[in-house]
Amino acid sequence: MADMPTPRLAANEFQQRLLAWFDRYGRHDLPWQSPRSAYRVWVSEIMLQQTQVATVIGYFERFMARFPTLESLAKAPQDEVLHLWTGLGYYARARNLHKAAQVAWEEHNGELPTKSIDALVALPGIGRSTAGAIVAQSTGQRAAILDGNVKRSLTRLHALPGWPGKPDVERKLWALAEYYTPAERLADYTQAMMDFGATLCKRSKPDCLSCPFNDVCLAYAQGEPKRYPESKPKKALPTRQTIMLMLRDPQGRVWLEQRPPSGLWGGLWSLPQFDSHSELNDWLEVNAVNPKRDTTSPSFYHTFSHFRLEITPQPVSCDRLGGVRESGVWYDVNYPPELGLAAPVKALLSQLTPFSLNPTPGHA
DNA sequence: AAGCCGGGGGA
DNA sequence: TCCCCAGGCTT
Repeated sequence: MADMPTPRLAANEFQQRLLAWFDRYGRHDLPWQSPRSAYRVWVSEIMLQQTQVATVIGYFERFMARFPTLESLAKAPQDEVLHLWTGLGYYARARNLHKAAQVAWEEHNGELPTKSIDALVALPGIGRSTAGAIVAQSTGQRAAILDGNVKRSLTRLHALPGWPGKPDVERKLWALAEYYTPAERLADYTQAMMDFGATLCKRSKPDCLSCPFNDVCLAYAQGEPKRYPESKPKKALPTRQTIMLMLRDPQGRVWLEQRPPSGLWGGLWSLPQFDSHSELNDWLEVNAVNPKRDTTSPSFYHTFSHFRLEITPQPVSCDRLGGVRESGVWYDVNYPPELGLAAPVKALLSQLTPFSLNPTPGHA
């Protein structure tokens, strides 16, 4: 590897120290560790992309209760998969997971192709690092990972400058990650690298005094381990505005429409959205019978990684839908269907008074 | 190479 | 508030 920085330890010495640390301080009771299967490891790795362990555990348990096997996932309707993903974010992960299960079911004899990194990477939603994690943890074959934890630990150990999102920095990190990866105890080593970054070499407050590498860590020697990794160049968040129509029928049900299959909130069910009140009025004129607008609810913000959305809910009641209406569902808050919902939509629906059961609601 | 894609937890 | 997390896909 011409691109690799000088390692701070011989690979076998690094492995020995890390595994000794892991045996004492690592996490050995995560839900996907027992029973361990390629399917369970895979689902956990997808959920854990950009999502912390504490958040994932509950979702993982619910997901496994509903989809205990790859077959059950492959044969499930997408709405049910997205329903189990509601609130977890990055919904393309769920769509890709579902699609990959169907591909594996039909083209790989009903199981994940864990013999080959390349075959895994060919499946939607699985990149090089996730493929490495699946192979290492489910088969014990030698495979490296490079997730956020490993990037942080290795940039510190080597005082590696530059934002890890840059390709040249990432190449160096992959070279180091491959170099340190052992030939034995792959499942433990992989879990150890993640645990080390998540619980000791943390983004803030790294526990350097307890670190088994503090004698060779260049960032520690420089006195500023938190300086690594360098942070992503930041940009100002643009703000967008939207009006969300909360159209209710005489039974109190709410009209929802499914979003396009890809893009923001892809495949999720959401309230009809409009850029202006005049566009909303046009929609009501065409689609609703005897619409009665209520006073606009207070606006609130929902923040994404790349913009901020100001949401103004507009309650409207109507007798029924008319005209050429778009496809959608009347969502009954008393008997909620199992659909994927965008987080702010779920929040709005959960606030609703189920007035079909409560004809004279009190006022707040 | 850069942008897109969520939501939450920690400080 | 601000940062970024067990990343991958699209352009």
